[in-house]
Amino acid sequence: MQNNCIINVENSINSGQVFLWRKNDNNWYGINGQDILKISTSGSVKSYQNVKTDFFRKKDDIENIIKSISKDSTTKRAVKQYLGLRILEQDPFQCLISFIVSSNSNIQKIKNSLENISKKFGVKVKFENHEFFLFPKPEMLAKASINEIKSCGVGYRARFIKEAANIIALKKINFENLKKDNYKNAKEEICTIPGVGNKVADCVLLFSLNKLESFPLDRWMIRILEKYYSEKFQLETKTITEKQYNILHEKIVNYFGPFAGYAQQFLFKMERENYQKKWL
DNA sequence: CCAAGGCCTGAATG
DNA sequence: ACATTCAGGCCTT
Repeated sequence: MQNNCIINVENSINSGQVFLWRKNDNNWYGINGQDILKISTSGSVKSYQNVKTDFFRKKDDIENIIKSISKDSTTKRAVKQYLGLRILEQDPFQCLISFIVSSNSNIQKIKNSLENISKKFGVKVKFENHEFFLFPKPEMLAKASINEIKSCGVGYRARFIKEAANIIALKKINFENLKKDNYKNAKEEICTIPGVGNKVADCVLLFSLNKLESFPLDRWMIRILEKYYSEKFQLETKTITEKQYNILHEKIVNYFGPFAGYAQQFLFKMERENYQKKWL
């Protein structure tokens, strides 16, 4: 057991993967679908529903992964600086809605919107003397009106949320199947959901569907690539079109390997911290 | 296939 | 104060 294996809860939660988390008395509490997770200072996980989860992906051979993604001085620095940062495995439906909401937004506002959605449509429960609202089930959001959803502050994304919820509620797309499927097929399917483009799809695949080669390319990652990897991944066009996104992703996986998503997470965390961006 | 513009909202910036 | 910009994109033209 080397210190590579120690999980840094704080850094993992504060890395733009999850939004419905808060700290009470030194414990982190987070909504994960129909469950609530409590992470104590020691890092032990307690589930409200008594469900076994691998929220911190202990199944991953993290030492091997870190070795695999440490291709250059930049990744090595990020990994060293934020050792203990993990990809989290979260509830897929909540993850999907979270990143639909995230588009053209920022962490503060995403958090607010999602809290509003939970309060309005989720079930209120008590856990260890604290009050929580579970994340609404797909059926609940599917039958809600656009205006009700809009009242949560999500603006034009409201119709995306409703339609996405409907697709999941009707089981037109089944997350368990996507988990078993390969990256390319799963992505193709999830991109048919309104409000889901390349970036949102990659977030959902990486953070909830076990696809560690997905590498979400948002404004920040593009900035990072231009800053540290301009020679390796030169961009052909000004805007990232779908074709360019795919070409870039292929180059990235060729370079960082099958766990490229972890590289993305370390780089993202490092750069956001450099710019002193606020988290939860 | 690519570029440009619009879109809700509210915190940050000038 | 008040206007304008901008933020972890997506969709349509």
